[in-house]
Amino acid sequence: MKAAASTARVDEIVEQLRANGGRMNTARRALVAALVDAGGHVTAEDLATAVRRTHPNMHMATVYRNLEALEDLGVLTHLHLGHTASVYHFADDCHQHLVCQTCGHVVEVPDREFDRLTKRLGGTYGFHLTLHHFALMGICQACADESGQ
Amino acid sequence: MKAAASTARVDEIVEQLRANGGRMNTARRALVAALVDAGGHVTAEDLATAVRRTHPNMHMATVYRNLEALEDLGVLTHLHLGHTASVYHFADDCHQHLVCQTCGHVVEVPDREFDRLTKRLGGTYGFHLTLHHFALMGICQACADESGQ
DNA sequence: TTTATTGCAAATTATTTGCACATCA
DNA sequence: TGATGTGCAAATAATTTGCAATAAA
Repeated sequence: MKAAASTARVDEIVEQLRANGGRMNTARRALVAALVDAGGHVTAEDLATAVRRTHPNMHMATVYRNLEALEDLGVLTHLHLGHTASVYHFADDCHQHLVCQTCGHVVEVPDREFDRLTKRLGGTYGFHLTLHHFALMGICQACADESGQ
Repeated sequence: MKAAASTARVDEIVEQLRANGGRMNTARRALVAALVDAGGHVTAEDLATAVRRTHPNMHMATVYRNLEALEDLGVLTHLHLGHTASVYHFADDCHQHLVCQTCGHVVEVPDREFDRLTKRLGGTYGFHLTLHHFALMGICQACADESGQ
């Protein structure tokens, strides 16, 4: 069983929407709550499924439009873990994602691991890395071990 | 005007296809020639357009099926420069791609720049990076300068 | 009442797949 | 002849968009 969404966090986000000329309704509140409950790394589809438990008519278009509104507000960002659907998470929870090509396992890595690379690419190529938006691919230890034998 | 495809290279690839039970026909030969002419970093659409100059009925499905055959053969690989269509290039021409989020400019970087990062992620997280398949995003110098003023 | 939001259907983009027909070996 | 390849149409998958109906302020 998932813990009930932190009402405080939900209210905070709702307040931001309202401050920007947005309105509040059950659909939107349910979606924000589902998002807070999930705690990040959810797909639009995941969210729709969660929200539909209490709000069966929630349409994908509505999910996407709300996610977009929250991204515009700077509350959310989305990123790509591979060829499949985007995942959304809170903008203040920033880290890199390493995705195993074989099993799909996601390793989270603090940004600091990329500092040196970022500096080098900036210096040598004048290119300012923006990590986060696409994951880095590779093979996780477990899959490497398995195929290595 | 583009230089005529190196016949030698085309023949070499055709030979590989044939050695693997593949057959040859004008459509396929034209596609391989277009690929060699382009020299890499082409989308399936680009190729279709090029091939249609001499082979107007070339269908996208045929392009994709041929590209797939060439990937299976290890001649080609495809990679993602962003949200848009995949680009294909010869498998023996390996390097990293940095894509500017603002202008789309692509900077090519030798793999060696990533050696240290690869080693660190391997050691610390047991994750074996496979670069190449997805580009790294960021901002190029020109766009940084422009927005910086 | 005015403007934002929803729900539904239809459009989009990049690929993929089923199928009958054509064709290379 | 027989397996492979082609062209076309239809199917996917993840989003996006137009629009009329609905509801928040």
